[in-house]
Amino acid sequence: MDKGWGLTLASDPVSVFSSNNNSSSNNSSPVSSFLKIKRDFSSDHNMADSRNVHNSMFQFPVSLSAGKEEVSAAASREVDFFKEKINRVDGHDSKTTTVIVKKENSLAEAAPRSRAALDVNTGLHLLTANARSDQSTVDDGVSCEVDDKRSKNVELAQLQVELQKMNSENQRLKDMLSQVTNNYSALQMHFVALMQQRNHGVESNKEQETVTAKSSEEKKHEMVPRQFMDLGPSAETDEISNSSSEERTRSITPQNHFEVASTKNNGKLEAVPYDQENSSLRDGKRIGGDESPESESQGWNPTKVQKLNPASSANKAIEQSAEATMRKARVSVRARSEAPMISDGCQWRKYGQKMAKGNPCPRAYYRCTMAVGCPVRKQVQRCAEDKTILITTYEGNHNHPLPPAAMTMASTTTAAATMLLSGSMSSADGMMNPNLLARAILPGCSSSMATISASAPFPTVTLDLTNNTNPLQFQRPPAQFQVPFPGQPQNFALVTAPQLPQGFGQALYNQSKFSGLQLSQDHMGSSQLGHQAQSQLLHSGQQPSLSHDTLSAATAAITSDPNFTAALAAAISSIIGGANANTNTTNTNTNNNSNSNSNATNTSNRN
DNA sequence: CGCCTTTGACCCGCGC
DNA sequence: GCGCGGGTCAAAGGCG
Repeated sequence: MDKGWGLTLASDPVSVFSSNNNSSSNNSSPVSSFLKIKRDFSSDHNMADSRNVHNSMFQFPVSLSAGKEEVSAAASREVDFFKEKINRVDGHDSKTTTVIVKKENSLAEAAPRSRAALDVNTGLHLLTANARSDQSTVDDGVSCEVDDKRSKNVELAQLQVELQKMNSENQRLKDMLSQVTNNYSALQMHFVALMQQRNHGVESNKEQETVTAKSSEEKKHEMVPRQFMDLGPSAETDEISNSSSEERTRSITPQNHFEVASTKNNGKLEAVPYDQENSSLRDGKRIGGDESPESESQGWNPTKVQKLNPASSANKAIEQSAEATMRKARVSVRARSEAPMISDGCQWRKYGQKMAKGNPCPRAYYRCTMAVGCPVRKQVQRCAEDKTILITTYEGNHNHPLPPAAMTMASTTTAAATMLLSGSMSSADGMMNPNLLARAILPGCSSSMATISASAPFPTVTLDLTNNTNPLQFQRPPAQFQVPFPGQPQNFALVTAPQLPQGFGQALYNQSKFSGLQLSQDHMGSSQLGHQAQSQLLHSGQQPSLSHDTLSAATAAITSDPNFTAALAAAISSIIGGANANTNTTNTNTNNNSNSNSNATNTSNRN
């Protein structure tokens, strides 16, 4: 308590105040608590101090007044001192003493009489910086003492006023915070709506045959935003129920209802044109045939369950489908690194290595092991053209809390994937409109930072971090769109702005921590471990667990720095450099480095 | 002992 | 249908 009063103000001033307010009257309560704390904390010291002072200063009186008064007033030593002082000065008897005590009580005003009041006064007296000087003035006489007490009372009043001010200030801040949050949500939705509009015309004809054009349009309306923001299940569930119900209302035979709904769900969940759905279904088919759903410790193969139990555990299937979608979207980071693997703050377990065609360097497959069911995987491979370039491709979203160092990277990939999916989803041929995204997201950011590959089997966002240090650009396969890397500015900014400096700086020293930005999802993961329904959060403004300050700070950062992406990339590349150096010297970050080193060298081609 | 890497085998989709 | 390539599994072994 006593410690917290000053410190907790920053952490949770509102709660402190509010709790106090609730407990009693608004004004008095905080003050009283304050006084209480001070009293408790200081009473002993102060009293001891005062005693000491008095003892030292009034040795003579003490020795003289060794009478009964001193003994009778033993309950309150402070009183004794005053009495003695006064007696000594005035030379009166015990009656005078009592009168003086009453006077003190009156000065103390509301404070309970006798000891409490005295304690309060004494405490304040000694707590103030001037206490000692005050004490010294006591020597001069009673009048000084009284003045001091009056001033203390004034201080009390001032404290109360200040507390009131702080309360109101906190309230204002809270309001501002909520405003910022609302604005953020509105912006996000606006962006989604823009994308929707943009792609409606193209997409409408791609709708399923069983659904009318109109319904498909509406469906798209639903889908796009969700896709954009949603990676998780629960929201998906809601959506599905909604859409299915909608379908029912719309001239579709009952039999088709389920069919339509399910197909729609699939399509919706997959949400990515060009075969996101198909590919995931492929996976599901394959794995589903091999394994039982429960046996899936990895839990990242989404469609397996769906395939096996299409009707049952719809939510689960949906979740996993959504996961599949996200997983299919990839974020590739190209960075110059001598290290076998960039350290991104996560723990990875290597589960495979293969020789990829057209590249003498083996491709290593890693799985996130920070949580049991974490679906995130990554592939690490050196660039065939320039082996100093390390290509790390991320898939999926973490479903667990991440260390700060890992958050940046995770959020980067998530943001990019989300952006990618939303873009893919919204275009008929799977190609998002880069211009739209660019404009919508980060106007003015460098176009060479990121590329979006729509030609790849999986939609891939490539962050080329080799540009900073090397003008040579080893671009990805052809048919790429050069796009300013959007990565959902909100997400980016949200975490990035506040975290970037620390995260990146830390990374440089911690060697690893190729940080990225944290999507709400990750945050949420932190708040709710293993919770799959990240989408909900993403959905609703995305930062449920994200602190509002972070949000506002991020917003500020975004608005102030249109080239945020460029800065981010620069930071990342620098981190990678640092990480490389570090990893070369020390393999702190997980297994990976040394292992992958050996892998890279050893590897020969297994296939 | 538990975790991790290694690595051969396997599955799957796709193209021919 | 077959081969290829990408991706994953899982037993075996290593390491701290």
